Amino acid sequence: MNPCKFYKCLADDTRLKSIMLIQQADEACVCDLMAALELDQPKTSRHLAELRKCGILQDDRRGKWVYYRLHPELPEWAKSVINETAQHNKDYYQAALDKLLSCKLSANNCC
Amino acid sequence: MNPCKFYKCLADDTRLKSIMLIQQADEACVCDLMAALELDQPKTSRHLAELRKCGILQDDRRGKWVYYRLHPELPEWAKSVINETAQHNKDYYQAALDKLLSCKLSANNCC
DNA sequence: CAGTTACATGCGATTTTTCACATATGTTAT
DNA sequence: ATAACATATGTGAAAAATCGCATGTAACTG
Repeated sequence: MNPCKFYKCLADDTRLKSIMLIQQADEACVCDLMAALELDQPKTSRHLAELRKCGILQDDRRGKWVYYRLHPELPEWAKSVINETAQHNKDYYQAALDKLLSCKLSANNCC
Repeated sequence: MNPCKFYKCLADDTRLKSIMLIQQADEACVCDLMAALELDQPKTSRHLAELRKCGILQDDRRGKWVYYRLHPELPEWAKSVINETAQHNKDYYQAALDKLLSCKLSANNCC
């Protein structure tokens, strides 16, 4: 994992917030993230695909849904960077995280 | 320090390597970094200015030279991210660091 | 099977970032 | 004051990233 490429991946609001939400929620599907971040579907999917292609996220299709989580083989330093960022920048993503969690808990799930 | 802006600053080879070198060497002047990274003067200066303007670096003019170091008021999480990156990616900047240090130690300094 | 839902991607347009070259500013030496 | 050196920045061109819209693919549903 080249550090410059890694940081290019984090250097976008959609991607960074997606990573923060996935880190906090353990996993999330595309529709969860769309709803939480109020983005259209192609935009959400494009950015997740980029994170998958560079090895930051892992995808897992379960029926109609594709769930994303942090890639288990991500280098420790990179995991640590993501963790440190999430722990000390809750303001940055808290509103979106609340939406994500309430969506996942509700019976009429957004997906 | 907005995390997305912070990562945009790290998402460029010139800037990321400059940060790594400054973190390892404590401080460096523009000509040190130019020589170590084999870049022209305007390019080096432009990227350092960007890092200064967003609060990652602090500049300190001493005579003809301007020395850059990590900004002392950088949030702890950001310092920690930079530190973690430097500790686990020596391959990425070691060659440049060797040049920087040999330049600083030599009598006929590059500046 | 056809229809619907969830997600991915092709593609051209727009925006942002980076670059190279010229030039300006600040400091020291003579 | 003039010259030389170190650094900064104005500006337009080139390159890269992002976006919006349309369309494609995969899985479930009846």
